[in-house]
Amino acid sequence: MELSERKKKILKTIIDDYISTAMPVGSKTIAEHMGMSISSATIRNEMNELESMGYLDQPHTSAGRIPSDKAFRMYVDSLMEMAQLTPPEMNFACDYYDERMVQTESVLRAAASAISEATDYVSVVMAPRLNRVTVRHIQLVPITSTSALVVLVTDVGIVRDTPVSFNSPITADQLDDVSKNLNKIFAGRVLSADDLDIHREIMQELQGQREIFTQVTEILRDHLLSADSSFTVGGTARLLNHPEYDDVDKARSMLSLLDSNRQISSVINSDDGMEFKITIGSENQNEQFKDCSVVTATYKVGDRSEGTIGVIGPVRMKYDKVIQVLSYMKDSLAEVLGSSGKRIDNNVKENDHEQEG
Amino acid sequence: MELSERKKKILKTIIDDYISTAMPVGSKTIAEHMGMSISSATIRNEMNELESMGYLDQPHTSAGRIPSDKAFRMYVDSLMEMAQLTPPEMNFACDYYDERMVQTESVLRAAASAISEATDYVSVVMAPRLNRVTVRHIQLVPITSTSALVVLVTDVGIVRDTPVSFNSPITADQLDDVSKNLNKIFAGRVLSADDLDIHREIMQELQGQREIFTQVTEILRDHLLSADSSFTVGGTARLLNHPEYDDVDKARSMLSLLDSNRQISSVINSDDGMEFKITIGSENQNEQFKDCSVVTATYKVGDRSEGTIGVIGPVRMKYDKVIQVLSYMKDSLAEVLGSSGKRIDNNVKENDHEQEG
DNA sequence: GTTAGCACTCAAAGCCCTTGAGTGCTAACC
DNA sequence: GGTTAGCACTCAAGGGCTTTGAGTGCTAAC
Repeated sequence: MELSERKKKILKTIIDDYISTAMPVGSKTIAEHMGMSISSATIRNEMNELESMGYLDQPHTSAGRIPSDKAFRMYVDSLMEMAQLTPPEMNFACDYYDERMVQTESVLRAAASAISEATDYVSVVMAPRLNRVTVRHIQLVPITSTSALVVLVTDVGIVRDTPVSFNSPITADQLDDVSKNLNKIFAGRVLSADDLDIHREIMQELQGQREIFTQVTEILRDHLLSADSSFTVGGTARLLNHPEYDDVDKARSMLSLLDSNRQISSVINSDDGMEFKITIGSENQNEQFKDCSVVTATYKVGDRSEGTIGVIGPVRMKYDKVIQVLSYMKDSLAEVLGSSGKRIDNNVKENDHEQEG
Repeated sequence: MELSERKKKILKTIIDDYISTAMPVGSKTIAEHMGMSISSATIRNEMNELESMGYLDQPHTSAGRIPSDKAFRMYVDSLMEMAQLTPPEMNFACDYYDERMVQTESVLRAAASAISEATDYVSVVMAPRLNRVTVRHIQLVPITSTSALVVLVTDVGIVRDTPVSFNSPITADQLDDVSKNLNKIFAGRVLSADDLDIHREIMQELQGQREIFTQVTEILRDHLLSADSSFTVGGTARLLNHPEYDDVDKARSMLSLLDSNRQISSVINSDDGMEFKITIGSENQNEQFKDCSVVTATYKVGDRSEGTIGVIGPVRMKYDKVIQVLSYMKDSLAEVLGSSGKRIDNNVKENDHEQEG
């Protein structure tokens, strides 16, 4: 059933008020906020209907009304007004990046801090999934005589380190040889599970390096198949800035929930590549987050690799602000993580030709 | 003035009780805990004297006594009994390390989690300072045509990545050459500020690579001079497990304090290489931590590189348990971070000879 | 359909009293 | 002289009671 315009306006006023005060909203307050064009008695009648329709809850008889999850759903779907961030506000992220951040992990941490700072909610930033990206460079760096660091650089500028260890000692020169061979095979190739199988045949031609090759292939496979890729959680302390967590027990259980990676990834993982995804309270599959809302956005690095950023907060969330910030941050992340990749696009192609010819 | 044995025993009983209950301790409770060998009235007399000597505080007339910072100082200095961790307890750290942790940062994060889990306090783990360690390997890995990753591996097995960017484009082959030259010069050398100046002369002989050499030298310098090295804070959520932070305002201010790296390093940085350092409440220079105690321990990686681990908690802290855990963790860290280095000691020497001959 | 008026509800806050843990003091005891 | 029992005193915490006031639903009039 469609709501009348007036009901919508009242509902929006209630939600706006509740979002900013966290207190049940009474009919008189609404009348004032709506410019006294209608009396509080009329609003009471309307609220009564809104309550029976499931949009409002009443904590107790003599309290005002609280918007239900259903009301928030309608709010974000159609009532909410979106504004753009003003230019000064858009600088919030700049303070967090510094010139040394080539490694993905530091960028992600910086992004998490920036999002938390800007929204005052807990932020989650997932690393970009290495899907259909091109390997630009692979280098094995010796750590000990039987272990090395596999440094993987993609065309979108993402750097990943992974250690490997070997059964028998290997010298630095040997590793260098292996690196060269690895580059011949993988550089310029698209990372996908199928490709790795094809290259496995090539490996068999190589004498004595098969063990290492297999291991490196496994690492690449891990990286590109890691659906539950690593993520960074920021600003957990900000939980206490919201009256929902004035109760220490609630705060404690929420904080320890946020300490558990498994719990968080169950809430964040959105396979569908929607630009924004808003999950409100009871809509969360995970029972423990039923008092929370989760807003996530998908960012792209170089048109192929995708990652997720998001915010976890109370249902009474400043959805408009959060979406603005996430919207700005996903572009910002795409730029910071992807810029290096774009800059060398030509260069990569040249290398491809050299290696393929 | 020296305390009588009985006063010491009473004081110890009070502190032990207060540590476990967080409640003011009354004379009757103490009499029970001491086996009723003396009456509560006698204990009251003794407590009265202890209070006038500054070892006890009384929140209000009709409450029990609370040990002062001075009392805790005496407690950790002479009253406290130290027990060893039982073998099952010593396994707590093992669950946190996994075989892939060659990179220092992941090890430190794991250590922070382990310490927090074992002590139920907030933990701080500082990266080992690269002081007087030997460079085992330097590798430049191309990221873009004008930037690269400097991967530094030391003889104690510590790996550090730092990005550099160049003014003019450089090919992968050129970077490989530079890496080889860097290794010729630095591999096997001790990292110290003086040495870097000496090597600067050598660099001048090298044509065309001077810019890169200068930058890498600067990075090495940064790493070895970084007194305020990076650190990891873990288990901040555990703050709320202690009644000291039942007040949300206190919890909030403490949590945001722990979010500030600058504040934490002001409390943790201990230049003196003491094995353990305990700072109790008002002994903290930083006014904001005057209600906290900080226990730090110094761990060594390969007999040269030193790092710091520590715990931040309420003054009413289980100092014995904390010291046990830190003691175990510093050995554990030394082992995990240093094992790879030891394993290849011979190998390193061989390389040295090759490169020096 | 809207509004004013009124009776009703109920959490929150203030107040008072009781309770009980704990103290200090004193006088008796060993 | 140190130790102890006894007793008066203190005061935070908690229970119960009342007041307050924000907010509602209903009804009758506009």
